[in-house]
Amino acid sequence: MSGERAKLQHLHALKHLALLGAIRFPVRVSSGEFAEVIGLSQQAASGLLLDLFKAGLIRREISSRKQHITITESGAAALALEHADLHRVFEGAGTLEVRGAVTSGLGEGAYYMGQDGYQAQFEKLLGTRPVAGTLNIRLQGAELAKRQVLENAKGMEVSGFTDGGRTFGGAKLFRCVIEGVEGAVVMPLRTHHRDTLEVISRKHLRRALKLEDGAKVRVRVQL
Amino acid sequence: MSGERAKLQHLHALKHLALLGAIRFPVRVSSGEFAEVIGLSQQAASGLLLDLFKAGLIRREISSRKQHITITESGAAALALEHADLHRVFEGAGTLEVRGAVTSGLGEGAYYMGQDGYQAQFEKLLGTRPVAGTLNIRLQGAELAKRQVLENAKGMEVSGFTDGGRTFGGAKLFRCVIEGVEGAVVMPLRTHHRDTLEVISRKHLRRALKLEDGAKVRVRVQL
DNA sequence: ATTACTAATCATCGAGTAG
DNA sequence: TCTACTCGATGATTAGTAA
Repeated sequence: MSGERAKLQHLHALKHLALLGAIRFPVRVSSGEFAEVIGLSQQAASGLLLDLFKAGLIRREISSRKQHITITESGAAALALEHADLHRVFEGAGTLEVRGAVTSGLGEGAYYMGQDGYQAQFEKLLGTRPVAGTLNIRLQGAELAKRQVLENAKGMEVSGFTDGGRTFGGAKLFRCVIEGVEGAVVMPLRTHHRDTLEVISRKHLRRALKLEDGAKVRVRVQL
Repeated sequence: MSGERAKLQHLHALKHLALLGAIRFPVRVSSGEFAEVIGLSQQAASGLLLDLFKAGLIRREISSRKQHITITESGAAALALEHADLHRVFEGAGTLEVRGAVTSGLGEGAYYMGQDGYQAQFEKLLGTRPVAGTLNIRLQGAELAKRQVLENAKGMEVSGFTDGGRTFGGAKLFRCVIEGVEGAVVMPLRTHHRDTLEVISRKHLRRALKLEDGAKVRVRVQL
């Protein structure tokens, strides 16, 4: 029931689950109901849901009655990729709008971004020297999927380096506009913060935009 | 090679052709090249392109050498529908941004829209009485596909009527914002102008926005 | 009610090859 | 070279049915 050819159907099924709301909250659907939605038999729909589960694209809470389905992060990412493709087709070269809430980092951002090894590269790539420190934006739900689009996209490359025995990893940079202010999204190649977006800028964003923790912001990222 | 199940593959193939630019201009691709793009054999790709052609989704100019492919209006519409679905998933309840150029109608707009049978309904649905007359916007290329999305969408219904032996057809209404001004898109149920969008508003748009023929405008339509 | 197994059916794919 | 046919293999879909 799985294979290379089924990927399209997986995406199609995910799309319909997403339209039912399964990205944001668990959705109660029987295999029979779902079968009608995607135009297959109950048996095929059941198998399809099994496939999606095995592929890690959905979560199921299944009782003897109907089942509750949620789309996983990797499922949402697959959909977001598809969305990005179609967006490119219709809206021209891509920008991606991500929404999230300002959050406090651990203060480590300033230390890392302040390193000359990074600053020199930023200046070369962006034309200006950003202030040391990053504005951290916490992403939730469907917005998380957009971050994955960035992970898959090619950005401006920032190389890693070592300084005084300490190693500093590589990163990718995407130009962005955050609440009308130009800046750049920094995506470390290795990070544990898969739910936050780090933004640097020539201005001190938190001060310039008067942002407090929890403030909602929009970031338009250029791909 | 055709059937109900192949629709997904058709869409997938159309997407890749669109990414190659085939919505806007003819693209030169051999079946072998296309095979690599979509991950199939040359034979399957050839059959797929035949399918798309038979289904009226693409146009082909085929010589003994490679072929030139363009996506048809109905092909673009299929993609736009898919895009609208995914847009709804990620950006919440739908708005659709359409771009086009201001064009002169035949002056008939003012006559039709001025009819009391229409004006009364507009006032009820929109809360205000729009000025008699419509701003016509000519659509091209990928934007045409978006109009088809509107044709398939449910809008506010305006009924037809007769007055003095003359019949006036029904229409659909979508709220919209055009260059920052609130208005509504009028979609006559029967029209020959499949490439123009008609916008009404409480203000005289052409005057208020200082629009001359050919001016590019953006319309954000609420679905 | 449900989910999901098995067997039979049928569509789709790739290889070979003709035009 | 290219497109696109036929055919055998593969794999997905359905019906019947168990749990």
